[in-house]
Amino acid sequence: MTEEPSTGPSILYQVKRLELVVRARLDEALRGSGVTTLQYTALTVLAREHGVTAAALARNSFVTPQSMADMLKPLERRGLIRREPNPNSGREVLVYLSDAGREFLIDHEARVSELARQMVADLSPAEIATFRSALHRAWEALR
Amino acid sequence: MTEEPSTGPSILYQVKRLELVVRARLDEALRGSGVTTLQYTALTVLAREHGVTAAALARNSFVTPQSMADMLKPLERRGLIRREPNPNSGREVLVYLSDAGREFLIDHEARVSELARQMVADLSPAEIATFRSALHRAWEALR
DNA sequence: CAAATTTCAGCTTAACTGACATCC
DNA sequence: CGGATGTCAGTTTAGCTGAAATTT
Repeated sequence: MTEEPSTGPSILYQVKRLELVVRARLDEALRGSGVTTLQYTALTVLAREHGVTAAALARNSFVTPQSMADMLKPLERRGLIRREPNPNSGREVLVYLSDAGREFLIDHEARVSELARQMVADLSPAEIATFRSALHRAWEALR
Repeated sequence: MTEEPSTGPSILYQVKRLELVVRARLDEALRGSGVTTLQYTALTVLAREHGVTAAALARNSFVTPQSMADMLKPLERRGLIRREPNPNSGREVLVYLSDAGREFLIDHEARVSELARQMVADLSPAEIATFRSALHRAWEALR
């Protein structure tokens, strides 16, 4: 909005639209795996950051700590994550990706990375780099 | 996923993360306006495409026709949209943005376009163009 | 004590499935 | 008649608010 005439959909809508179709494809790819897309995303976050509180994960995903706790419960039951009290803190419980969780990610990585590959199939490597950089800086600017 | 070492979050996650923060900011910007972010998005779609069936809108947003109908109902009650039977089709009902709906969009455009501006504040015009193009082509590749 | 984390409990609502009538 | 649309009805569930205990 507030754009030159016939410049097409707003960039905010473009972001939303892309996320919608990514989400739909991820739902497909994970159907039958027993984890939701939101849970899968949490697992990938845990694959990068070892030992995170549920509260931090919640902030990361813009949900309440209660919602995040609910979402993690089935993951713990399935053994994909571990929860251990932070030895340096009497109250905090740190969440870790378990070995089974790591295996799960490996098992499903192919379909998900194929999705990512397909998404940027029409972009040159340079464009992909700019795209990633733009996604990062746009996020930084708003968070 | 399947990326060079320490290449950071996957591009799929970057998309999701950006959409999350955009969504949160839009929620803020529209708080008190009486329409949800989803409804606002539908209005902006209607601002570009005149005369769309609810079913088409539903496909566009990856929701069921029933959900879309529920979402449109308050918009019609508030007079922001009109619904008129397609004269060329006995069954279809086309949804249009009303004058009031157009006014509503104008009234709220400032805050939303400010959000878009803020999002790309750190990008050069050329980068913004590449960003938009990439968002479009990525969407095309997956839809 | 203020702020943050965790957890129990109940609630709201957005989106769903099912079913059916209408139309081309 | 198949395929698409629209609409009524009931249901599920993800995420919410409220509240309390714990810890720094």
